[in-house]
Amino acid sequence: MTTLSLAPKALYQEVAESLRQRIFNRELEPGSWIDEVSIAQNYGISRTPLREALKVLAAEGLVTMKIRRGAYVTEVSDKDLHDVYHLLALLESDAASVVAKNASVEQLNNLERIHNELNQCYQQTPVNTERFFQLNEQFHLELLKIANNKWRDQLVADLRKVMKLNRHHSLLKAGRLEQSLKEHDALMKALLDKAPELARAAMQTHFMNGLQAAT
Amino acid sequence: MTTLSLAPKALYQEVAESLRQRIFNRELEPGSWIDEVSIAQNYGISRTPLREALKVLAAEGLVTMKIRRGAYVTEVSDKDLHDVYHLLALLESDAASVVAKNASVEQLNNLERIHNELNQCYQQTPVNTERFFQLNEQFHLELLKIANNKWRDQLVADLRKVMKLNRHHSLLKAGRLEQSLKEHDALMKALLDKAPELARAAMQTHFMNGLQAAT
DNA sequence: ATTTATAATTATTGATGCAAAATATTTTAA
DNA sequence: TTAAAATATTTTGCATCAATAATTATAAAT
Repeated sequence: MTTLSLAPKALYQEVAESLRQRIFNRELEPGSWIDEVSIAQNYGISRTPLREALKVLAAEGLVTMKIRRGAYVTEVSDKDLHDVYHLLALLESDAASVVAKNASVEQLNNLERIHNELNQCYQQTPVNTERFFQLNEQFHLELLKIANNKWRDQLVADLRKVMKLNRHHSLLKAGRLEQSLKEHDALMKALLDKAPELARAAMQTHFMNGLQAAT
Repeated sequence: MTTLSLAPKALYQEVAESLRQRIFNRELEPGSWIDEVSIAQNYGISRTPLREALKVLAAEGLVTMKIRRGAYVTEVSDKDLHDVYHLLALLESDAASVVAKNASVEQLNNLERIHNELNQCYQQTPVNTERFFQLNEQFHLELLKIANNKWRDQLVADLRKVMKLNRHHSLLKAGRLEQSLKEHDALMKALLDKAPELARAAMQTHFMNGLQAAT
């Protein structure tokens, strides 16, 4: 008998992921000090891998290391939220233009499939918001994947983590779901028309409306 | 008597900075394995802070962690170089447009001062390329500072580090210095005219020509 | 009573040690 | 001679331990 381990992760990575969730869930509040000893005990591990995990989170911007004072959960101001959103809009709208320019028919079909699922999900009553969220994220991820720039993917992933530090979730606002779908429609159309600048503008609009709804 | 320590850094940060330089200098070659024990001995420290430093460098993209196999210096392909350059162009040209839109007269004066120094530096014979490099970077940093988005600053800083992994230095190509100055001229003019889209386009051109010279 | 200095406690930072896993080497068998 | 298996070595990953810096508490003095 062999031990099944398809994705063997180092302990510090598991811990980093767990801490991320606890930060997003506000179990660890922004601005609060992270007690290494108590958390290590909590997980039943030593402080060494925990400290390595904290270095990773610090590089992602989720925690802030203070010299000789340990780690603190990063506080995100309204300006930070705005600035990060601005960058996400910039990076993803550029991705949209790249996709409009270069994507194959097959790739566009894949994207459209997710887009259709998203529409179908919205038709259901009541709307499965959990699934809607998932599909929405999947759409954006697929677009990035087609744009084919792993460095951008990394930047976007990090920025999205910072966004999640904020409790505002724009898609939950009343009417935002439908509005969001319409924006996706416009984007999808621009992509299929292979119109880079239209696609860029559509994605930009999508994000700016999202920010509007979030603040 | 008090001990003077204006910038007290943790050991892992010092080590990270030192390793960065060794990587940029090709003392540690791309693709090569990083021997923790030998380097720790070399520095006269334990492996603990070294491992934390490696986690930081991994988050920056300079090294790649392989599970149960340690750290390797990241290899940057031609496509990587191209992709990273594309993102730098995108982020900095957006910064240029923001500056054109929002900068105060005083901020623009500061930027123009550096721009003039850069021009003067080029007039000297022989040209002090070291100083030219410095002033050039200073110009870009000042622009980012005025654009006032610390998250973008962080992204740009990380991407620039990755760029430095590559040995191509576009400014060293024959005729590139003069060309580069002309592009700065055009950019500066657009900024003073408060023309966001012109400024964006000028910066975009500046980067695309830089990439041309680098490859 | 308030401020300063000193002592004690607490927490971070760095070093050392050990076990598990992966790689390299040697031995054995076909 | 070559291939496979067993052994030895190397190296990572995690835990424990020690020391250094910082904060709080306490005491003394003005």
